[in-house]
Amino acid sequence: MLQKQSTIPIYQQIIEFFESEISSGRLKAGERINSIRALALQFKVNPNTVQKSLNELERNGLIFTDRTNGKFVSEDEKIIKNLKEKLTRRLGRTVYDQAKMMGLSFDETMQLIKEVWGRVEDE
Amino acid sequence: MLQKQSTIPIYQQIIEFFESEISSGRLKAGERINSIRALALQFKVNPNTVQKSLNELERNGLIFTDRTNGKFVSEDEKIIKNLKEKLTRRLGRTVYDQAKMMGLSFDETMQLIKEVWGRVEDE
DNA sequence: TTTGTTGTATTATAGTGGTAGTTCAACAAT
DNA sequence: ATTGTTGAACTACCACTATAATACAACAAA
Repeated sequence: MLQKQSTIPIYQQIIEFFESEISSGRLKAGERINSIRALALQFKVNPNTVQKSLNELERNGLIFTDRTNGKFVSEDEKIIKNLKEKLTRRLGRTVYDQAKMMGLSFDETMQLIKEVWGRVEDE
Repeated sequence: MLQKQSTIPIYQQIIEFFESEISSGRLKAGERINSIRALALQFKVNPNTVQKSLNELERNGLIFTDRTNGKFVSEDEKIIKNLKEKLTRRLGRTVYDQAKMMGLSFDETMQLIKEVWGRVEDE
């Protein structure tokens, strides 16, 4: 799941993991998140690293804490909707910027996407 | 150009910059690259950081050094072609993985790409 | 009451990224 | 011969990331 040798900090990867889990609906509003210690075991990282990630998610309103009980996904649907829009915009921007950098036209980019889906969905 | 507060190391961003310059043909085979000190001024970073990036590009065969004269883009067209294919595959993979993570379907992804191009090209 | 689980906090340590500053060798141009 | 430019190498320093190892408070369940 996490790439430990990546230049992207692990705590950042964990944040992005939960953002996509929440954005995609795999983690639903109000749902309990595994404990910090349990997540540390799952991810094979230090509990402190997980704690740092969850703290930032909480600062952004995506999760909240019930002391001695655990952490939970926010029940504010507006926040989740905003998150989804933010991630979608970011993906669009990334594709556009990367394609431009590499000198790919709109048509070439569309063709690339089609090919990738075709190739992968066949497996 | 470079994002200094990004989690992606500056030396890595410089590598990716030159990879797209070469891949897109903006930097042509055999063309001379600005000196380390000049690039450090352009990018507003330390010469050591530029040197680290160019060293890695040289290890990968994309550039070569003419001591006391400067560094040059490789003249091996096959290497450049391989680079272009590598970057294209990587972009395709990134889009696919990100879309899947966010729960976007093929059609939704295609629609997103269309919208981004439509929005940006209007500016 | 005791045990276990929860989040929270602290200290110490190691590795990496980046900057700053300097030095050296090779070569061209003057 | 002197000057300037090139890549290369080195030390020192600081910030950030991550781990390791604890410790503590709050609460539930036995």
